[in-house]
Amino acid sequence: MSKKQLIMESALELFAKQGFEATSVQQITEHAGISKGAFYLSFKSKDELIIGLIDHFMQEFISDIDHVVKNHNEDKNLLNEFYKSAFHSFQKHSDFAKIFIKEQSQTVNEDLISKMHHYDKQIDKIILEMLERLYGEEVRYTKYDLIYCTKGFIHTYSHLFLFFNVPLDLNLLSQSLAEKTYLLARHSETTFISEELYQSFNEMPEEKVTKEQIIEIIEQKIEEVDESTECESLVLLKQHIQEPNLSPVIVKGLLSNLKDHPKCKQISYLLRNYLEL
Amino acid sequence: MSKKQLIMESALELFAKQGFEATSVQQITEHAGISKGAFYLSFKSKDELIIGLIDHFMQEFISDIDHVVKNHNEDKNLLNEFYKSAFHSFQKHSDFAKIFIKEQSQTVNEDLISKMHHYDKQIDKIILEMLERLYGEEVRYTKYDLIYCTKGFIHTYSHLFLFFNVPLDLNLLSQSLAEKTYLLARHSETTFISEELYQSFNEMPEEKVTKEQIIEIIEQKIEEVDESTECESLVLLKQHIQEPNLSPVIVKGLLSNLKDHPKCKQISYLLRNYLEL
DNA sequence: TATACTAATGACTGATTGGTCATTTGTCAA
DNA sequence: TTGACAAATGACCAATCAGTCATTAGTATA
Repeated sequence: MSKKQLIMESALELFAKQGFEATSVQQITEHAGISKGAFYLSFKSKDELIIGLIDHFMQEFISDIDHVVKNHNEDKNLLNEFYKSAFHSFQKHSDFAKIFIKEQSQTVNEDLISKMHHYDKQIDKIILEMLERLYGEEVRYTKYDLIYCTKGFIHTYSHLFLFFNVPLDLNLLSQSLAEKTYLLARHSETTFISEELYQSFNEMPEEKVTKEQIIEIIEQKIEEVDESTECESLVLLKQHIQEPNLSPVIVKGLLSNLKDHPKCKQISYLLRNYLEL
Repeated sequence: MSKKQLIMESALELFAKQGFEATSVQQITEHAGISKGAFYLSFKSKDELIIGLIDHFMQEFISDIDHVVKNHNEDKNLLNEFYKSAFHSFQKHSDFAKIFIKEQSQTVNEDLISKMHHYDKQIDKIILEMLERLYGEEVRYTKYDLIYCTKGFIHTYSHLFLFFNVPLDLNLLSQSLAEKTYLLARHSETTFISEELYQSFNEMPEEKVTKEQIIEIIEQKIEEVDESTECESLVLLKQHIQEPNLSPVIVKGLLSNLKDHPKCKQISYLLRNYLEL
């Protein structure tokens, strides 16, 4: 085994047990039986290591489930096989699965967040393809909700064997979830995640709106809006963007003024992201 | 506001943004505008702080949803109101919700894990009560699965407004999830989480099996089992428990010998927990 | 054996960590 | 004004962190 692989395996185990932040490079090298210097011959930094781990396993995971969806011909069993493949991967690489689930939501490193996002989007795409193939027009309005339900199922049930390590019958589990997914696809009628809403989630991260763009949109809205409260709030916020001069609580209040006005919802959302509130 | 509250609010914000491990006491005190010493007048340690936060908010969250379930009389709307209450709490205390979701799976502190477990069990109890009241005998065999589906829904959809902070219509979301839960309760027929399985998850943490108990059970199994592979594996494992002398990979192999034998499944599971594999 | 090269080491750096404690500051009543 | 007490400080501690680099060990060619 290459030194790089050795380090990755040791790190995987420790990250799964203690978390990324709580694991030191020292611990990893001790566990791998190498010196600290040797670590930095294989990885430029601790961050590069976790990114390497995530790339390695996510690519495998995604190509696995993609293969199942693309190559399985019997529609009748596709859902079942999909879940089986997903859980099988999670069980096989349970240490990685733990890291993935834990580090998914909140992580300091900026690159990691967008990386996670990227892979999450790919998973969505595969699930979407599967749902469209199986149910077509029938799930036209509910398919985005079904994506989230499917991911929710996988997440919650993964906990069982990842964090309790009880031996489970993954075939039965997959069958049970396939039935649930089928039921929702066939009978669910309420749409919560519309196509527009779904797009708005998934376009956001790349946007990285600049100050100039924000100001331009604000000026545009000021022209559009008639109500004095909303208009004055926009003027003050524009000044604050150009040269920060308002306390957080005031900014928050001004944003509250906007959040319910139909024409200002979007700018309120953009500002909140831009100002990281 | 008391100093203790001030610290808790500052910490909440920073923990949500960076995570518990990645946030230092220094950062918290700077953010709160107090000295480092003052922090330790209110909290014995950083760990005590996070436990305090979790207790504070979880007690509120649980009593909120419990109140909804116990006091809402129109069964027709109960599911809807339940989800509304849960999401409302998550939105109101979004910083805490982020911490809860993130720190739920993996955390170093031993007390925190059992605390999280304890609250998770309480949530399960409330959901179970609701499901039994609404569907009674109809969900006799599927109710434990429904608990996990419900929690999965809440988890996945929470992500949307917690980590993308897109403004969402929580009423519509609750309605949509109520419909899904209803569909699953009415039509789902496959049971994955049986009552026995569910109990086995929730009894485990308190057990804390001792070395003596483990050895007793092993000796018992050795008598019971006829096959030489299983028997010899048990003998070696027993010696290893009494005085560790085998490498991890060998122990793993021995456990593999046991895991498929019907009479050895339980001991294999106990040993894996005891040895923290 | 001598030379040239890479692989690997671990002592080291400067920064930061959670936590302590002698000292200072602020606030009372006398 | 004094003295007593609590509240608050921040310099300080040992431990640990991520990361560096002069040095050594190991290996292959000549």
